[in-house]
Amino acid sequence: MNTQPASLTIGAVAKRAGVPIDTIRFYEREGLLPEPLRRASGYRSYNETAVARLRFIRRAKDLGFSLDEIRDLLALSSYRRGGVKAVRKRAEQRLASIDARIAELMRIRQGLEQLIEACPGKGDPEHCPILRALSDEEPQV
Amino acid sequence: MNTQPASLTIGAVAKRAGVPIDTIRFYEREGLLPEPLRRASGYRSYNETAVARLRFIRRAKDLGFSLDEIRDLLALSSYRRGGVKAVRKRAEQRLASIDARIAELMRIRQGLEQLIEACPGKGDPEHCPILRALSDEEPQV
DNA sequence: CTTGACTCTAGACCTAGATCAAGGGTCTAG
DNA sequence: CTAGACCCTTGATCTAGGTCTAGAGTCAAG
Repeated sequence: MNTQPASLTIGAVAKRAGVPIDTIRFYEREGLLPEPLRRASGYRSYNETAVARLRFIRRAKDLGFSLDEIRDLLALSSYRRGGVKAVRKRAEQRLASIDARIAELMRIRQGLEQLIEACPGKGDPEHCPILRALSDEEPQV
Repeated sequence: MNTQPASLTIGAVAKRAGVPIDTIRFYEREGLLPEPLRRASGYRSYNETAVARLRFIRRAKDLGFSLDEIRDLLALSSYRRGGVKAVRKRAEQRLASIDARIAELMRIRQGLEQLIEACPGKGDPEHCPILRALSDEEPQV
């Protein structure tokens, strides 16, 4: 509803986007945000678009995208037609890597749980299955 | 079966434990491995205990323990009686944090999957639910 | 004895994603 | 005009867990 190119300072943008000032400058260096206009004094001068972009970055980060991947998404999303397919593909890849990570954690969880179940929680370290499993003299090679 | 204190070079230990040489020296600096004996030449001189300890570290790492936690486990495991309870507690804490991480990933997965399902994979970026969700003009505050 | 593989130390460098400090200029309310 | 808040740049620092380099010394086979 509000699209006039108001002039926001970096502090105002930070507050609106919920991101620290340092992080905004960091994203600019990293190419995630375009270089903003400057006032005569050298102050960065932003509009609402920058705020939206920062929110986009924050949400993508929450979904587990790396900054590299986000840079990629941002580029794709501006292809206007044609980018959508690629964006969906990135999302699918992200989903697959999340699934892989979950599976890995489940496997680890499984091993750990078995050890805990087998451990009496007292007695000699020699008989503690957790310590024994970790030490495991002769591993399969 | 083989417990004589043979004198192993760092390279031999590295090979037997499946760990890079640099990493062994790094663990020594970090207090995960005791300082080994030295030959007259200054070469580190190890026995099988060091190999076992490195394997312990490797397995614990595979279970998702941080080096800090492993340092802790190693200290506990040598308490001989009494440490076992604490070891089990650490394992339970580890399990809980793995569960938390899995739950978080499931939540993220869920959000991502919904977006993908809603995305036709073509058309205008304006209508791509993935991009729309990431941009989401007015977030709940 | 020579050669090549191995080891030593100190310290720099790497990823990812920021975060902070120093030293200085700018803006605005009063 | 001044005080305090805000902004600028450059470059250092942090976490975690290593990895690599340079330059020098050592070991063992032939």
